[in-house]
Amino acid sequence: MEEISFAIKDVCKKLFDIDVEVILTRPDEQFGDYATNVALQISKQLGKNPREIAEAITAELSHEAVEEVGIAGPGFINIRVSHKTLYTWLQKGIDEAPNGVYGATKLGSGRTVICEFPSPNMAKAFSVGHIRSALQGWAMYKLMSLHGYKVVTDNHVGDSGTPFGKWVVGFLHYSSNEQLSKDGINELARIYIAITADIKAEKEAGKLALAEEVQSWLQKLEARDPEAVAYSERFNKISFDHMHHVMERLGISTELELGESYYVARGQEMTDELLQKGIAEESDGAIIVRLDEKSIETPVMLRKANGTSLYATTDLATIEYREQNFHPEKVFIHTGQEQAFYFTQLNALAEKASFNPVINHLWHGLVDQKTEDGKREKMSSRKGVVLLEEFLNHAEAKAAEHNKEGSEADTKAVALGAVKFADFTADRKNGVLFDWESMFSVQGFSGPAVQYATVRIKSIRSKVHEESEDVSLYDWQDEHGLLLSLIDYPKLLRELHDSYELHKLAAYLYDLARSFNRYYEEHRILDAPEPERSAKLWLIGVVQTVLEQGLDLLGIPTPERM
RNA sequence: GCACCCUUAGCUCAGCGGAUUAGAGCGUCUGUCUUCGGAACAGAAGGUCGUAGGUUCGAAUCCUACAGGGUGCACCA
Repeated sequence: MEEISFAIKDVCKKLFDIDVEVILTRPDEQFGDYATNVALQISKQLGKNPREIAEAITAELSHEAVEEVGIAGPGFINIRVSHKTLYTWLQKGIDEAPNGVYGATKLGSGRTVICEFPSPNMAKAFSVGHIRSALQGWAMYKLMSLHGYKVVTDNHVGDSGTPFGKWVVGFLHYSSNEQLSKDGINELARIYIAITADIKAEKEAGKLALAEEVQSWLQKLEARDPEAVAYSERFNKISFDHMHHVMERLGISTELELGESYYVARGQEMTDELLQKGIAEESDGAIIVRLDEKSIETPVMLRKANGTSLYATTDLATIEYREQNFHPEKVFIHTGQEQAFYFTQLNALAEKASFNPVINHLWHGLVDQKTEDGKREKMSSRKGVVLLEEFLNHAEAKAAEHNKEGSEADTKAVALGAVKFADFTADRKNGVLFDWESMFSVQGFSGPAVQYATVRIKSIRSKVHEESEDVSLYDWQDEHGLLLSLIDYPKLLRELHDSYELHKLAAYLYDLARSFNRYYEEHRILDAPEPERSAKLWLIGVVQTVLEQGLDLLGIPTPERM
């Protein structure tokens, strides 16, 4: 493919003495396999009619891969490539792939990035609101690994700060040892919702008693008061066990799990250091760093007036820890969009503290739900969230309804396919609509639709036992479209390396699955004469590989049967 | 008030290095069909791409203004 770009580039140089980058796009099928608009691009500086330029270029262009060339509209150059050339390109792409993984690159060799996910707040219930950072983060980890990076995964759990204080106060006021032992994580979630609501009500009434009690427990914890530490460890244990359980069901894990509490002490030290250097300053009893010179009006706060730490305090220490231990080129952090401003502050703070501002905050839209009257609104913990566990149970029940042939493991794979794929069907920045009706779709643009295509291919290939024959004489006419799609795969992964737009992978996979289904309707495979049969089996094998790998990048397993 | 994100078919969304007739899925309607796995395939209906300007040979795509929705703007995370 690149060879054609270069050939056209050379022609432009030769005819017009002009250097242009020739980009080949994939036009509508009827126009050709590849197209370029160079003639339109350069027509202005040449002062010539673009069609004339296009004609001159096509007259001069000769390359063995170009079978047919045409000019359309105002001056597009459309190119058709022979079937066999496409086969050669695909075969070459596969043969030259690093570690034998088609689409992989070595872009990241010798380089390190950190992927931070799912980083839930341990005091809140692990709800569907957390699923996005978990899924997006895992996919980024997979993608960057495929490009040869050393990827450090870190679950930066929220196990410190104000929520901890809320937990203790909530427990003392509304709960008991018996209830906590009995209901575990659900009791903790209930406590947190209750105390949060009461603090809000109290504030509206102009009082602060509960809020102050919360802060005093927080102070005790940071001072390592034994009673406070005991509470913290007890609650954390319950919450951590639950989180690990859910992560296991989701099929994700992280190498590190250094929560905020790990960084509190060092963060406080660093705050003092910044104070001494004059970078931080006191304001209304709190310690802040002004970011005006970075065009950020709101200062970032490192210590509250009561002496306790904040998010920024622990995050600053986290930045130091990571720089010292891993020297990451980038740190990908997945949270909801509400934290977008904070992370611009944090990068600015990092620079002022002489660290590299390496954080790439890949924020996502929030999870909405439908109200009873069909309106769309934010899912809030006040009105009750949907627990991730409950969500997964529901997905599995739906998958089981459709599963006629597969095992229990296959049912789980399909459930994950539905749930995870749905998170990649639109741009990450869009909100997603949580809807019990449509979220577990197994039809149309969905994970199970892609899984189904791979399962069909597996089934066909499992019936073949003989060695494949030499396919060098095959013409590849029927496979033209599939070959083009498969050749696009490495280009797509290369693009995602820079854009992080994982929804494009989901779209690609679905499109490939559709193409395969159409192909499968029209052409017999097992009954075909040789060498056609071997050729077709090889090709659907490549389709299967790409589909399975692509799904794996999105964290989706492929069932054996379904 | 300021900043960021968003507004495309009834619904959920692609498309935005400007370019040939704006695409999917769901839903609706109609076909294929005793299948190398029908969780399939083919087709129909459905859109003046929020509004108004601007740049251009050409704008859903770029620029400006406005309207509507979301998010954020120091002692929360």
